[in-house]
Amino acid sequence: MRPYSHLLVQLREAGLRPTRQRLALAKLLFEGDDRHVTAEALHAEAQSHNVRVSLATVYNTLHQFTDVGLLREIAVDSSRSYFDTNTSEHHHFYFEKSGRLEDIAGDQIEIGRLPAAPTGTKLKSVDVVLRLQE
Amino acid sequence: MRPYSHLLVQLREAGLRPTRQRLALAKLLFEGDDRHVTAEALHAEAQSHNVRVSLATVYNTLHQFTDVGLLREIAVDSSRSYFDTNTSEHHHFYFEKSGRLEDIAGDQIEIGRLPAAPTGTKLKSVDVVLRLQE
DNA sequence: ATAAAAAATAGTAATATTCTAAATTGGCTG
DNA sequence: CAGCCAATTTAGAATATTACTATTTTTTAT
Repeated sequence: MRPYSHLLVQLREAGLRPTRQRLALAKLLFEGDDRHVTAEALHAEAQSHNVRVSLATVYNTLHQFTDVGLLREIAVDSSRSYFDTNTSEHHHFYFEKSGRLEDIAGDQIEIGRLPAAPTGTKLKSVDVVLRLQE
Repeated sequence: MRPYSHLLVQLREAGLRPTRQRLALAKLLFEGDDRHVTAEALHAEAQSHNVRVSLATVYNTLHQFTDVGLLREIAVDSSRSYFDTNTSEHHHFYFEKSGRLEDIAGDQIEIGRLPAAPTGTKLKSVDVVLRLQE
């Protein structure tokens, strides 16, 4: 029984080479509960687990994982970018003061009607953020 | 008939002193059609109109205008921040490749149900972004 | 197993935004 | 009008993210 072989398979199937860095970051991201993570925070976490990986690679990896659907990027704040390991359809509360994100289950928000995507474009996602004042 | 007195009044009523910089930026922002603007773009526009104002002040002013409801900030991209002079209830298409924003009239999207804001918080806005692939 | 080709990593530069502290401005009081 | 006070502006530092590119690693073909 090889450890983390499922992560390895997941990466391969997504067309990403399972490099040492990607496997280590995938392990940190996907073992355990869903989470919202910033690049800086993941980099620090990697350091503390003695995973040698540059900040540039952490950014690259987070974006690549997002491109292949392993992560979802949440834009809420121009000064910070969050990545969500929960890729199922759902939305977010954003606590503006503390900068914290909280999931809202997909069925908690019903969107009755959507405009068609302009010609020549494809709808990639519908992002709903409820901004909160504390 | 004093020019721009309405802008002056608007600023005073919002509790912002109508300084030279704020008035000049308000004139650029609110005379003419609704628009989506970045801080850098507004700063460049000010320069080209011979308005002397620092980039820091442009950022400050955009955020202050947002706080008092004269603008709305649209978070779509971690590397760029947009401010919308249209403060009525509406949503946005975001063209990921080109970075362009387009308004969606409020009545084009119906939101059937919303979760209650967590205790101790107040719902400030409901932001819906439809991300498009070109 | 080796050489060539392709992909990924990491260091650094570039860009965008926020923060901080000092200087300036504007309004108010006497 | 002079002087004071608070708000505002500013330059520059700090932070976060993206872009660029040389080097390293991995894969492929032989």
